[in-house]
Amino acid sequence: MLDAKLVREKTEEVDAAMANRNSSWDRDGLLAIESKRRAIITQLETLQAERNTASKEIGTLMREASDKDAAAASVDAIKAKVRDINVQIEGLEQDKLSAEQAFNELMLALPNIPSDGTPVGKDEDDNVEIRRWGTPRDFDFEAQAHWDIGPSLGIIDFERAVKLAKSRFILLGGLGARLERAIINFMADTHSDRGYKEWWCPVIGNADTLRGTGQLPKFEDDQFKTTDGYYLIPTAETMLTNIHRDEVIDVTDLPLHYCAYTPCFRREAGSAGRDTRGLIRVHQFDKVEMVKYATPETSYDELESMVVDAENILQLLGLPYRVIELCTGDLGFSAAKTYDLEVWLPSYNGYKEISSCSNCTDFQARRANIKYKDAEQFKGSKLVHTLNGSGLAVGRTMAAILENYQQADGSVVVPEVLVPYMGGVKLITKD
RNA sequence: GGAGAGAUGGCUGAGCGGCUGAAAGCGGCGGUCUCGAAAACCGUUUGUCCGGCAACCCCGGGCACGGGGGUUCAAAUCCCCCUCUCUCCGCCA
Repeated sequence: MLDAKLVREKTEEVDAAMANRNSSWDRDGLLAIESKRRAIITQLETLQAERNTASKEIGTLMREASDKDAAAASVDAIKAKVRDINVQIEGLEQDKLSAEQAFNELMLALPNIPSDGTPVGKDEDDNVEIRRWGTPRDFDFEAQAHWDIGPSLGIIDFERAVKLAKSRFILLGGLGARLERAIINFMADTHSDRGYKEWWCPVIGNADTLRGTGQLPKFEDDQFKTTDGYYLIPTAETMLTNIHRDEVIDVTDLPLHYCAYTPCFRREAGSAGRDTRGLIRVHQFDKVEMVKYATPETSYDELESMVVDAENILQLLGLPYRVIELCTGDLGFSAAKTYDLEVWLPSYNGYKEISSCSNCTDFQARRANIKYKDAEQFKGSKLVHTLNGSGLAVGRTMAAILENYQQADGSVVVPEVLVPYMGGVKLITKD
């Protein structure tokens, strides 16, 4: 959520931000409801103050009056007056409620303001490539796609997954299942060793939790929802960022570096027809996620180092990739600045997103009420900045490994760093 | 799932219709003392919103004692609903 004061006082800034994001906002409606809301509050509070004074007066009279009968008469008069005030208060409270509802609805629908350095652009074509690592392999045979390699090795079973659940679900068997676990453990261990505290968390969250990270209310249709009103998490970011919801963190504890492995659940509403084959876009996938809490002074540096930590995984796996910076038109709802890591996939003859690292500045912290207390401050506390990044998406990593490490005979070489996690298996062959 | 107990400030814990945004203790912060520290003593210490102001200082006011509703001139205190925690029983990986 944006700062209401910013929206009110720096309207042009918000205008520009929304335009750059290709998103529209009901500027006049929002400003009107905002000032109406404040006018109602002022009126209401004046009446409440009057009521408090009158009630206190009654208390004083009843305690201190020497002439009880005379006091009783004045008390009755005051009671009548307060009853009258209460009628007005009740009406204003209704007005306030509806104004605040309308206001919150509009505010919660506004995306974050892009950072100053974010390239302005319309869509993904305007994203900026920052750097590349590794060289895509030159195959001396016809490279297969992972959706062919997996089934032919007997480690991915797409058909039976459909029988068990529906399309866009995955069933892994034998070394496929083993490889999935190996990748997860390798990623989680690597991040832990680099200072990220590992968590194991619920994969079902309540509405407050999903609102905190920005999935609700706007993206409810993208979530799986239980019959009793809970949601399957679309990413571990949701849990890791809400760990400190409604908390005040001591500034000396910042920055906090967290990571977690969870399955992720996405409805993928509206993406029918895109990436329909293979492991790329599915309803349930594994991911190791990184989340940081930082002060505003350091959050952009923390973003840079988080990208390096995600890149580290790809480098250790020997997978060629590039880093791109998203333009304003391609930024996610909560993000002020985002780098995507794209891994080389022979089947796409191109790079495909495998990680997305974002600085959400105070956007989520304001929704989730996450603050920090600085000893230097006179009083009060400030909103933290939250960051999140995939480190990495496991299914897409498996796809990249199968494709980039495939051999002419159809077998797949296990990347060296994963061999210990595979129980010493160095080559995946048809069983 | 059944039965009972409870939810108060950073923590422990009083209050059970008005003088209580909240006693006391602990913790934190500032000070006195000391070469310094400890101890002791003194002071200070909730959040949020609205208005004033250049101001996150300050001043005035509203709201908040798990959440929501009700009774009343007035609710932390009385009533109802919900949530959560604890104890016992049942079930169970």
